[in-house]
Amino acid sequence: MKKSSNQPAAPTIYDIATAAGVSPGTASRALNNIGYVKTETRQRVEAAVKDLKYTPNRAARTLKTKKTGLVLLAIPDTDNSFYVDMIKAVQDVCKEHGYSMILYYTDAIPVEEIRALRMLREHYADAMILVNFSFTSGYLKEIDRLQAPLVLSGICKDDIGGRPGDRFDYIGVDAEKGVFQAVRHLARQGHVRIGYIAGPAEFLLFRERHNGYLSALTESGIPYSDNLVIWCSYTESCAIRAVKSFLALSEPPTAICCANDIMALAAQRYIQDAGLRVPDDISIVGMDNLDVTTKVRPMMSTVAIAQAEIGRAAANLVFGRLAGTEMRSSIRQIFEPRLIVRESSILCSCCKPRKEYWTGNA
Amino acid sequence: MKKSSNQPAAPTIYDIATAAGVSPGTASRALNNIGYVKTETRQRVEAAVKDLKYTPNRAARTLKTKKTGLVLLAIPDTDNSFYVDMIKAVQDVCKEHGYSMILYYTDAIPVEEIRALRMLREHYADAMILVNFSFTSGYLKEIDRLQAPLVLSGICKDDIGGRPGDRFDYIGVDAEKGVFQAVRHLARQGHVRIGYIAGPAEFLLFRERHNGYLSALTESGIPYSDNLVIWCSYTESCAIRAVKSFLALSEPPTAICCANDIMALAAQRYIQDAGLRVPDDISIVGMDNLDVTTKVRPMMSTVAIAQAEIGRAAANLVFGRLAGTEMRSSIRQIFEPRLIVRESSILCSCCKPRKEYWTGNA
DNA sequence: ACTCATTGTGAAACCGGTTTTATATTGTTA
DNA sequence: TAACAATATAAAACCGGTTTCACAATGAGT
Repeated sequence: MKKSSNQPAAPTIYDIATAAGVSPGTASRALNNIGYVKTETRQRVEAAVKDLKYTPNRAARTLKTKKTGLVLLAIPDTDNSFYVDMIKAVQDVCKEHGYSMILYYTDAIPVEEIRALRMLREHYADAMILVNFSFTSGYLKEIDRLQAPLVLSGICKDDIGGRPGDRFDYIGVDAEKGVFQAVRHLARQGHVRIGYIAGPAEFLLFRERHNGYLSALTESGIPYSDNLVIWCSYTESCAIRAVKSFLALSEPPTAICCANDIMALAAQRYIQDAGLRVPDDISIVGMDNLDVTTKVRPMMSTVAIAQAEIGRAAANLVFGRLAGTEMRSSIRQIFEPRLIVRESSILCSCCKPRKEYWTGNA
Repeated sequence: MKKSSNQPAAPTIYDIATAAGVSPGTASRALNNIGYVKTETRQRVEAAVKDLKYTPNRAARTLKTKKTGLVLLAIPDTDNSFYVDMIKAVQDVCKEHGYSMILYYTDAIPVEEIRALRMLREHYADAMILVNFSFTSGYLKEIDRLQAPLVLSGICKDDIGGRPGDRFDYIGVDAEKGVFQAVRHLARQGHVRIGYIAGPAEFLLFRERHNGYLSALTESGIPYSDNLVIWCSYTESCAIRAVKSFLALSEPPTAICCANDIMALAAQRYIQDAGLRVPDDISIVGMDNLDVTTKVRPMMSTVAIAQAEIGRAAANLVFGRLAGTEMRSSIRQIFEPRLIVRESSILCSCCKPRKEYWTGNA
């Protein structure tokens, strides 16, 4: 702690000006290297700053310049490590530009996301990156009255709310294609009964991923089977339940694709603890390429989505908007997901991927 | 994105006042429910707000009230999931108080930590929680000129910089006792040759943890052996190197304690991939109770440090200071670490802990 | 009807910077 | 040396709120 009571008030630029024998305006110019200031005057001001331990008041500066030096990053949650790379990337770019970052967890609740948008309107920050799972029409009303750059990330379909692409920038990933790659990979391994643990249908993200499952089946000529798809939450426990119901089928799937790694890892553990082998009895592929996927045995096949790149791209775009150097009307950048085949989905041992355990990378 | 050019300027409270036919002062009082305002007047003002889509300007309010509504949380890094619980806890408490949170990664670099302290001095935020591994004397100079509440967390020994406890609040964990518990546990399992992978000696945190190893040996009557302690970085690769050198000994250790879970997990994988069994051939205990520790087989024994509680306590203390309700001169709160014995360190199979795989808890 | 407390509002000061404007000083050129 | 540009600074306006102060209107009590 630090007592905030009966301390001498922090020095202002007026104190500096008095101490240096100049006017506040001159002191300001001296400190910001703007306009004409005699070298000797500047030195007197700098000496006064050092002497009085002066630091400028952000609010006062912001009030006049209308720049907060803050970027607001709103993300769904932190329960999994899914977002840390993105957070780090955004923070890094912010630092490069001398900016700081406000982090706001929305818990994937629309009300919270709108609250975050309102923070932007109240000039808490100069710009905002909003990562969302869903996309409610309530956004658009809020977005339309924004005065500051906004970059959306996560999920945003073109057809929601009437060409939202015209209203904001979007940097994200092709959710459908990720699952498509994973399921096609399983089909190419010869699997025909491929289970899919789909996650919660209320989030657009998971509906998109489910579409990937469907289109991979179609492409592979595998007929759709209703009891091989299980909608649920996105947690471990519901993955377990899903696997149980798969195993209870007269013809259980020989491969399972999960809509995220958390569920895939839980499924793999449950299958192993039940005495079955992965991938020999059941192959598994996850989604998101969490760090953990290289730390289990067998190492989990999964789909990488370039969180760090997305974060960097979003942040760079934000600063492009702020600087006015990015003139294009609205930018839409979709990163490709990348299938990473590891051990949990390779049947033929002769073609197993090289073990690169210790790099943590595949 | 959102065009910030040629938009109508955001309405100010003057616009509201004009629209409602009152003075700005009255409008302000109406909006903040302060002083006397006729109900009918208030309604007119509220109507004007709605009509003009007014949101107050933070900087202007801050300038006068000297409250930013922001708390600054500075943490070392995000490479591991170690801090997410704490971040979440701090954010939650902030929200309860209508505050937002600035997150600043220091990368455990003193220069960055001091930069964060300076942000506080520039009134970026009303208060700050600083989590650190080390503790440099440079802090104290910076801390002494702070005008705002500061709560330290992480590591802070009494004997650094002359009674720092007088100058700020500290909420943390007993680093030494965590390793002490872990190593004593191993000793009680009958192990005599207990290896210790110590992490980087330049961080006070790891020196403290090393002390725990020493005192556990002493308590257990086990003589210290120089080649059973390896100082290194805190990464996977250096854990591997350490294990290799252990296995190359004429008498390798029968148990290994690691200064963090990242290293413990890497050690366990390496030992398993080398064809040895955990815990049968070598027992392992980690440190920090990362989520992952329940997701590997055998489940990793480790020591939990109550990140969420620490975060909550630190945040609550911050708000106690801000509200002036916390009057004690400087608070020092040390949470006890808690040993969690799982499968990686239990030799006798009859006394294995109940399998609680799916709760993720032990 | 008069006094006094309560209620309600506007005018103006203030927070601490930045920026504009006006003016003074210095230096350069014809 | 006069004219003019470049340099240097002070004074004042401004950003958009909150808060203080003064004063008016209303209501209660005697």
